[in-house]
Formats: sequence, structure tokens, C-alpha cells
Amino acid sequence: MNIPQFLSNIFVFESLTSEELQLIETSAAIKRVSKGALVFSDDQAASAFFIVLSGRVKLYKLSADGNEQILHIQGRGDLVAEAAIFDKATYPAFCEALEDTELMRISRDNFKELLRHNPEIMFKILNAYSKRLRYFVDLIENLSLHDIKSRLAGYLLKHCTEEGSELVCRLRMNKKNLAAVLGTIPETLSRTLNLLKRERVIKEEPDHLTILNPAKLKQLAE
Amino acid sequence: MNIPQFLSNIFVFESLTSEELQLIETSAAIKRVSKGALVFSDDQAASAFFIVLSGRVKLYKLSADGNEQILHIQGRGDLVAEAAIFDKATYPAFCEALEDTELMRISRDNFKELLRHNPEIMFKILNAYSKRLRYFVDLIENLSLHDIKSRLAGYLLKHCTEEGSELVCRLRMNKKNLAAVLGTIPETLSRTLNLLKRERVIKEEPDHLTILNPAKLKQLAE
DNA sequence: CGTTGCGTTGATCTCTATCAAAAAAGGTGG
DNA sequence: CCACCTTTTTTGATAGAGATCAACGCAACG
Repeated sequence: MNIPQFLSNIFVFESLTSEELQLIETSAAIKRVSKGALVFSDDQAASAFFIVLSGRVKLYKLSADGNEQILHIQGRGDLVAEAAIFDKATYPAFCEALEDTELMRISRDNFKELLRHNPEIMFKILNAYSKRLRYFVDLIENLSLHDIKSRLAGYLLKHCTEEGSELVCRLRMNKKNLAAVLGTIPETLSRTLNLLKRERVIKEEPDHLTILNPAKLKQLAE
Repeated sequence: MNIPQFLSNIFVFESLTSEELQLIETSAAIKRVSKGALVFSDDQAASAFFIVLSGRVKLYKLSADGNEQILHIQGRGDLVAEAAIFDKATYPAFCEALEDTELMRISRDNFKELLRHNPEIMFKILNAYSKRLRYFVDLIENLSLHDIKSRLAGYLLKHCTEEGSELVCRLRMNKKNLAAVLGTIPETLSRTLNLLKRERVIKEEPDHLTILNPAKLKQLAE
């Protein structure tokens, strides 16, 4: 892969010159992880953050009895563990590869130095942080104020795409993970999907869900 | 109040010169709200953010049937609605005064201009954002993976102080609000406090809670 | 083919919300 | 200081959402 070329396409770095991109590349390391591998652990000491080059990772918390809540899923171009740059130097959650994934590891100190000379990058980081904050506010609202049927409806709406005349949702993860994204367990997800199928709101096909009644789905999601 | 003096004590502004502080003051307005008054609404258009000068406000979401989840409570020196500076220009939640409160309203555009000339402020903002992100991650973890007894235990531990030989927790808000902080309702909070009282973990006194068994409380909070 | 992991289904149980009402605490004005 | 009214908090009874536990079907895979 042409790394500088790739980096220049990432929102956070798009204002940098090719010399600066080169600089990032030399101070960064590529980390390759296979599907299912742990990238870092909750509370682990952190001296770097990551950018996803390819693949996807999930960031999640575990309860004492092994339940999982996924905080978010990051793909190509996304920052991972960026909270470890400016706040205390520990990772805020577990991070595991959902697929074979390539990450660029960027050292905290190098990056801060880069920022000092390129303050305009900070605006981009601030923008990314703001989006992340809003995403978390939505998640909190969902977990606290909506039931699972409503959360699932919201998720399907947010992740569906038009394909021809149909509205379909490709999950791109197994149902155990989808359950953990929604803050529930696979059994409950399975039953809730059944509810929606019985009400003819969605139809499940081998590799995707088809949304039969978007209006109803919107109403459920409120 | 001597505003520039006050501002210079706020973390975000502590590196500014008195001329710059003066500049902020002239471009900012003081907003006074009485206890119970709404400062702004969820999704309302936002062209400014706020700094709390005195008093406290709560930021919260409401469900369709009127349930409330408090996202956080901000006091003297804290930023409010800072996500509206860099991301889309709407307020991310409702904001209501818990007490008579003075806020400084800082226009988004003026502030951005200030940042351009004082990039070091951005580090402070980034730091504040990082802390907020971690706080939200904790809240998500709590709501999703801990039951109410555990959330209450965690809250009490986090907010208690040593007074003489005793560990006490002064709530500084009514129980309806505490319930909304914990993601529950007053009835359930009342019952959960009873549980802890019956187990001799805490004792309730007219104006505060005394923690009788911190070890047990820690164990409950995990 | 056995094994292993994933997804579904069924039965059950537990936590927490809801609804209703009583009790306690806080003003307010005479 | 007391009677009155409002708001907050507590208590009780009930219902419901979702977790847990156990079992089974099913596909992938060595």
C-alpha cells in the first residue's frame, strides 16, 4: 500500500503536505491482526493510538459475568483510542478485530509534536471528537430510554441502503456482535427479529435483511 | 464579579494573557437563569456554547413517555454544549438549571477565531473532550452492564468525601435527579437505598448519607 | 463423520417500571 | 407558630421486559 497516499485521504490528515505525511509514516508502525485477535485491553497502558488502514475492529466493555457491550465499530480511516492521546494514558475499552485488520500505530508523543506544528489538524480531531461525543449521547439515550425493539429498528434504519427498489440492511457481523452493539444478548435479538418478521416489517434472507415497511420501522424507532 | 480574573482560573483559558481574556469577555454575554429554568433544548439550533460561572446545570435526554436520563451535571468552570462548537450546530440535549445559575455565553464563531490565534487552548479543549468521552464510556458501561444497586454503589463511592473519621456523601440534588443520573426512577432509587441501609452499608441522615462499610460498597460497585 | 461455534426456541426467573396511595418534607400566608 | 397546600419521597401491589439456563438444529471444517 502507498501509505502517504492513503493517509492523505483520511479526513484528519488531508491538509498535510507530502513531507508531513512522510513524517507520520516514518514515526508510525503497521500492526496486522487476524480476525478475533485482541488489539488492546481495557485499562492497559497506552502510549499510542491507531488508525484503521483496512478491516474493522470493535471497541467494547465486559461485565464481571462476561456480558459484552460494544461501544463502537471502527473501519478504514477511523481513529481508534484517540482518547488516550490527550487524557490519561490508558485504553478506554477492549479492542478486537472483527476481520483481518491492518492498523497504523501512531505514537502519542510523535503525534502531539506533529500537532504543535500543524494546529489545523486539531480542528479535525476536535471535529472527530465531537462526532464521537454525539454518537455516545445517542447510545446512552438508546440504552436508557428505548427498549430493544426500538433500538433494533433504529439500527436497521441507520444501516440500510437502497438496492434497486428495495431497502436492505447487510449486517456485516454475526448476531452475537449485533446483540452486543444493541446492548442485549443473542437470544433476545433473535426473538426481537422474529417480532419484526411476524409484523411483516422486515424479511430475513440468507445474507441480508429486507425492510418491507420503512414507515413502521421509523415509527418504532421514534 | 471580575470576569477576566475568573476566566483565567478556568482550565481552558489559563494560558491566556489578560488582553485575550478581555477579548473573550467583550465578545461574550452573561446569561442568568433561575433554578428550574431551561437553558436550551435538545436539537435546538446552536450558535454558542457556555461556561458555568456559578451554580449548576443538568444535561439530559427525555424519552417519548417523559422519562429522563441525565447525561452529566456541570458546575463552576465547566464547559456546556462544547460539542456544538466543532460538529453540527445543534444542542445535543436539554439543559436545565439545578440552582440559580450564571452562564457565560460564548459565540461559536468568536471562539473559533480565538482558537486560531491561540492553538494551545485547543489542547485544553481536547483534554476536556477526552475526559468527557471517558465519562460517557463509563456511563454506557454502567447502564448496560451493571444493575442499579451497583450503579448506586459506584456513585456513592465516587462522590463521597472524608469528614473527620467518617465517609459521607452529600447528594446536592433531590432524589428525582439522582434517579435520573443513575438511569432509573425515584421509586427504584428509594428501594435500592433501603437495601443498602438494611445491609448496614450506608446510613441516611437529614442532609447526607454516611458510608458505614466502604469495602462492601466497593465490592458492590465492582 | 464427530466436533465446534452460531443461532434459535422454550421455560423460567429476576429485576425494574408502572400505577396508586400514603407519608414526609417544604414552603406560604395569616 | 400554626394550618394549609404543594412537592418530594416512600411504600405496596402488579406487570412486563429482558436475562438466564438448557436443549436442539445446523452449518462449517478438520
